[in-house]
Amino acid sequence: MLTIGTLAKRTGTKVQTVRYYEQVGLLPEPDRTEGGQRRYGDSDLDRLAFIRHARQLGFTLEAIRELLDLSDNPNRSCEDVDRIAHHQLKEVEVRITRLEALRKELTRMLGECSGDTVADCRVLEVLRDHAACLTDHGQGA
Amino acid sequence: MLTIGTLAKRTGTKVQTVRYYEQVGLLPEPDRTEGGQRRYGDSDLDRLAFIRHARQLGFTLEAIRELLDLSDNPNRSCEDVDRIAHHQLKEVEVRITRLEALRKELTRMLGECSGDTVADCRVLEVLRDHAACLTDHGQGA
DNA sequence: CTTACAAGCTACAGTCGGTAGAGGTTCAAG
DNA sequence: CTTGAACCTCTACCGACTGTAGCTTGTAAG
Repeated sequence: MLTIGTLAKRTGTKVQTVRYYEQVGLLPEPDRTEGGQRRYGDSDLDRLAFIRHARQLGFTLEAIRELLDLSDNPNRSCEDVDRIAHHQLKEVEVRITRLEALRKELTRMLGECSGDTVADCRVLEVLRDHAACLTDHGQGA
Repeated sequence: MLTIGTLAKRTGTKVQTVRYYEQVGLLPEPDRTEGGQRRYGDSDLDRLAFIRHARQLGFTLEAIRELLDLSDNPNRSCEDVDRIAHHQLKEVEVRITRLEALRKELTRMLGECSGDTVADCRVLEVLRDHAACLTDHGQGA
């Protein structure tokens, strides 16, 4: 039987986060000691490791909830798993594209800075005037 | 004199967001009509455009606050502006690196999926077992 | 057996950057 | 004068945690 602290340490999670996952229903309510402290088994460890790994890959908790559901039904087709992972991949690719546009614009801005006073700072100028900006960047970051 | 709606439309901002920027001190408190409605001038338009543009480039509101401060003191050296922009560039680059690792891992995971049942789904397997994962991905997304 | 103290507990507030809604008021056109 | 779109304030909510306050429990040493 593991304490919450041990579980957290083994999965690289904070204790509060473990409790948070329980609160939002990603982890089942564990057994408790007489005094009310949580005690976990190996299945909890596996489940939490799964969650953490999926989080590191950028899946939302909602997606992880779905993946865990699917994982609990081994007979179903893995189509849904594929769909979720593909969706995640697409999201990642969109974000990369967007960030690369930002990198380009920031680099250009910085490259053109004379290093003089704020009055003729190229960076501020670009920020002030969108027309001076080459990138057609959309919304969000 | 512009209404908040007009200001919002011209800068591609939501009305609530304009009020939010005022609340957090990024926009000054504007004049009001007798009835209490906000009325803006061109300087507000410029300032809001600056904010929106910087947001599109991924700057935090805190960084934007600093940039606006610097922008108001044209005699200062633009070193600080440079520093902020460089910091932002670095952040963007870190995020790109990270997302590219994720893309790689997700692609690999998906490429290896047999398309069969959940029981032997490669995607879930990778999520279950970090050792099956090539990428040394850190934390966050 | 007692004491000390790390680690656990609950409950709630805060983070970031907005967004949404309720319920009421004002402005401008017809 | 009436209509109705746009405005107002206030409050709560999103995701995914993180931090704090104030208290209780578990365990190891003396």
